[in-house]
Amino acid sequence: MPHAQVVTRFAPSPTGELHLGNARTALFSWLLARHSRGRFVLRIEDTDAERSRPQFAEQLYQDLRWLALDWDAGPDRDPDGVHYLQSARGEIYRHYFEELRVAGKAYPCFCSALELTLARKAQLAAGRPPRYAGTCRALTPTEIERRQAAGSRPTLRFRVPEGQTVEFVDLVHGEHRYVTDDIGDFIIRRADGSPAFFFSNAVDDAEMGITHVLRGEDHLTITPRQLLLLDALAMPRPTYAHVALLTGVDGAPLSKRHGAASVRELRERGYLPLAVANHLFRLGHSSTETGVLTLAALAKAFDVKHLGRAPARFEISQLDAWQRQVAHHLSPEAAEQWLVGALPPGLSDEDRHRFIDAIRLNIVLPAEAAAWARALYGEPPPLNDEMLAVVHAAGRGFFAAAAGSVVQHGAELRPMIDAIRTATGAKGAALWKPLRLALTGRADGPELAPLLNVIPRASIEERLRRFAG
RNA sequence: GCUCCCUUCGUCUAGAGGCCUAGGACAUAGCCCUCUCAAGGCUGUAACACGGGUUCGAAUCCCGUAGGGAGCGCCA
Repeated sequence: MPHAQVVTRFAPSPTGELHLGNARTALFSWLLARHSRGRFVLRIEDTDAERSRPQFAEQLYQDLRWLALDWDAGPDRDPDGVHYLQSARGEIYRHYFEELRVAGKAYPCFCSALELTLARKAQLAAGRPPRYAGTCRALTPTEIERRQAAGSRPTLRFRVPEGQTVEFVDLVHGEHRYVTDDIGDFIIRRADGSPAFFFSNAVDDAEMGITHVLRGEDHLTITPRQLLLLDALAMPRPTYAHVALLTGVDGAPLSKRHGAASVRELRERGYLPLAVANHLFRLGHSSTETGVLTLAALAKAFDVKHLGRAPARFEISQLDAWQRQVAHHLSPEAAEQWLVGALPPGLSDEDRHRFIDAIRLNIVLPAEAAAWARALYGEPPPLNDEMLAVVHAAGRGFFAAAAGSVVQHGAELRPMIDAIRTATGAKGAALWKPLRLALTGRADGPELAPLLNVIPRASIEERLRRFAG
């Protein structure tokens, strides 16, 4: 008998931007599916009408496509006629609500949100776990009817069985056992009729044939609830792998205040998707593979067994290391596409190529290319006192000779060096440093020869002559 | 408060009782190359949270302590 196909999913809610932590979960799920030649499903959990926005879903698609994580089924492609937007799956949920209600495994609860909040506070204050007290657990049919007739809109609560244990094996954390007495009856349908997360999330995983659920560790302790629900409905349990959370440099869970925490932000700053994928691949996941790997190679190397249990820290400097490698191996065409937005308008094709060739190995992000463009194409760059000291020490004859060489031989480095040597006898750092400073305003940077092909001829002369007179 | 999870170099991690005087990658330092920087090559610095136990032997097993995190929502 052939092995059942692996089916994984990414199930974000469209209530904000795709976060790096979620992006990593999506990547891992995608890698697992591709590693096993299985299916990857995208499901949008938009049951919270208040906070869900279609534009967030659109941006989610965009971010995933940018990362090159393609899905075999999702809201925009439903090969089986299945709805992958939870807001379109009401019929399915109604069916299972009814099944639970008829079986007595769920019951209507008329407690108001206010009452519940108060009860929770009181329990917490008394040093007890904030669990549902079971107020509506044993309402008689007559009572239920009476309240409904009075216009009360009940929620539906799942009746958690007493005195049982729930066991499951997590692919990352191993065996787990929880006692049901620690779990209060929880809401599976809101008063407005919409399904609550515990319910729709678990039911959909089962309905969609998801075999492996990779999700954040924050879901670990709610897993028993979902298992209870699936068991009550006699639905299949997926295998869970709870991935440790991503934190910022301060060790706190990654959030907006850490900066560059969203995929959009990284994209806009010019990070390359392959660099992001390679870095994410190594956060909380180990591999013997080193160096930049293609997505296909990442999929091949991915192994759930190599997911770590401890939270991982997101450090931008580590991302930068991957970015540097990926960026430096870009083809000339890809490099141009990467940097085009950072270049000044109106450059000829030839100028653009020369510029990119000259600086690309010296930069990590497009913003640095923009800085180089300003330095090379703009006004002669100002020098600070330290730089001026070096330039003045070289002497006026130094720059007169250099400028003269430009007039005679054009923007060629060799003759310029020879002319300076002949005129001043300068060599080594005393030769190169003043020249570089005068021409670029910086002490570091690419080879001078290619830079001379980038800076406009008249500007070269101007940059040199200002120290010759 | 209760339940659960986590803790190895700066960072990501390898490590499932002897192979560990703890390995790798990135970062970092030095050297080589070199007009600078980058790239490349070589070399180095650097970690088992703490305390008890079990054992001939513990990073690895057990107990506790400390620190961090999650959950207990008509949010997902």
